[in-house]
Amino acid sequence: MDYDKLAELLFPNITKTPEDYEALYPERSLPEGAMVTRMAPSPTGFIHLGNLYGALADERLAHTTGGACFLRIEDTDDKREVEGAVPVLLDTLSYFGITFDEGKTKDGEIGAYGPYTQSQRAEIYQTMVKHLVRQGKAYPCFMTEEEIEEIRKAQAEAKLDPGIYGAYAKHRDLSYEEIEKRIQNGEEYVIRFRSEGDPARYFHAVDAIRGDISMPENVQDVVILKKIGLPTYHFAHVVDDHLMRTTHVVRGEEWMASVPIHVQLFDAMGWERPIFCHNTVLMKIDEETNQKRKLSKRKDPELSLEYYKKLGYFPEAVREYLMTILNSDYEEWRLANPEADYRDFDFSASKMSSSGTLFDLSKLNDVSKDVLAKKSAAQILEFMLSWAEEYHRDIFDLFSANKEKLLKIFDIDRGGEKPRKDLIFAEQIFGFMKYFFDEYFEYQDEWPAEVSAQDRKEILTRYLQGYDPADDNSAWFEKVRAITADLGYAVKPKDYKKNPEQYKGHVGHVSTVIRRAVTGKTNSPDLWTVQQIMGIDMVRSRVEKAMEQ
RNA sequence: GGUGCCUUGGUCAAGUGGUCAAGACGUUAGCCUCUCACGCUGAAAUCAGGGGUUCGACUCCCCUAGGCACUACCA
Repeated sequence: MDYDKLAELLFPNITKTPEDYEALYPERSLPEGAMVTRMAPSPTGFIHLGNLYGALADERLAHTTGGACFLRIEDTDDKREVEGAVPVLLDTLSYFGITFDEGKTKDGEIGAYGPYTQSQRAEIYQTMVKHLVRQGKAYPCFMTEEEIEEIRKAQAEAKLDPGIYGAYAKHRDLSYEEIEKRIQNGEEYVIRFRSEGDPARYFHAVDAIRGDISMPENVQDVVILKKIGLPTYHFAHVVDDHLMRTTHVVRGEEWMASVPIHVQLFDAMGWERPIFCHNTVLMKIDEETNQKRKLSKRKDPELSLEYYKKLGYFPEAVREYLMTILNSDYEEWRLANPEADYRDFDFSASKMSSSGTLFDLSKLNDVSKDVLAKKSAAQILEFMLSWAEEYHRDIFDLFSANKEKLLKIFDIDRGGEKPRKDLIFAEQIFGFMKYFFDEYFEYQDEWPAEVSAQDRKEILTRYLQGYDPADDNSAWFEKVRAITADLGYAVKPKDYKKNPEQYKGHVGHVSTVIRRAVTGKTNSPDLWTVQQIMGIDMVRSRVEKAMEQ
């Protein structure tokens, strides 16, 4: 067989050679140890937590080593592509703080290793495939889907490995004339790699997360170029990551099983293999089966990044959480360096986990509380405003008209040594403080059981008579104490606990009555401060309203 | 079925032959306290199972079990 002739028959229009592209995309001049990473999503319109998890790893690895991180769009599958998915992807990633040095951006494409969209790289792939054909390492295959299906069935029955390999690779050794004839007949074909792999032989590859990985060589004659003239993932990955000079391929562990194919392809092209970084899939406990399982986009709304945006999680909180599961010692580092920029953390692939990580919402919430506790009232307000603008127009209008008041509300117990940690995400925050606004006020809790209805009215009546917004915190509380004692309740809770039979209840119960009247809830931040912010009119009307109950 | 990866408390995990097996979340008992939150002091809870190697194994080897992934002209 004259492979040169075959190559010309198959790719008459390809005139470039691999060397041309080598020259066009020279090796990067980067400092020693610098990593070049990439995020390579398909534009399916769905970006999830796992994508962000990987993207953050890519970004950190590149930027802590002085390297580069780029975004490549893997759109070789025309069936899966969703219109407008790329801008959404870019927006979402930048919302969560991920930016790229190269590749697709809002303002078009940047970087010297483009195009960064695979559908625009057809000529490059075809040049490489032609090169393989010329060397006898790839060949056209005319098998129809039906034929392949039959082979698969037969293999299943005989309990053999499925796929096109060995004797099943029927078109592996077609003659030139046969190929020419079929093409002239208009038969469609794909290009398969001619595997010389031996499953008895094992190869070794480097995985920065898992260490040395060793697997049997690939025997399958995998498709490298599809009927439509675009490559499969396998070939596109090899060509792109070589030409874009990627040093570290960070991807999900579902790719590990294809490493034999990739290694074979890199070797066949005579290219150096990148270092792989196979990270774990995010899992959750299934409510029905109580078993660990992969987070699914159909069943689990919390997999979607949109879910967190909508609930109003601070992007920084999501990032902090992801960092804690990405590098096992991040949490301790953060504890020791509460104010440090996360970029100062010494991120490394070897500290990434190789076992499945369970997504833990309560941990996310805890991390979020810590993040928000460090924010200023102004920052909280700003975020709430942008969240409401997108998701809750009514709240946005309310907040826009009450900025001064909101700043005071968000400032309660903020700053200082022991800030409150009860703010988690926007929706929760709103529910937490909406009683400050009559439009959203509601009684969320019941009256304390320890206080009779009669006493309750007495407490509220006296409270209203005595209430003076000019009182300072201690003067105000002295009045509450006076009512407490008058009505036969213990002024000190400890006294009540020691001799419960001597009292009806204690000052806590009495103030809970007032708190519930004013806020609709049995717990809240310091009541005196709350009332200072509300103003006398609101306090008065709330207490009056409560007395009617 | 085959191939590969993974396996320390409920969860995330440190650990690399000798530790009373870190820490965090969660749970929980208290303290502080007008409620809540914060903070503080405690508690319960882990090396999947079985064989080796070794004076000694969470750490090394083998087997078993379980979980996960892949097994497309999808990525």
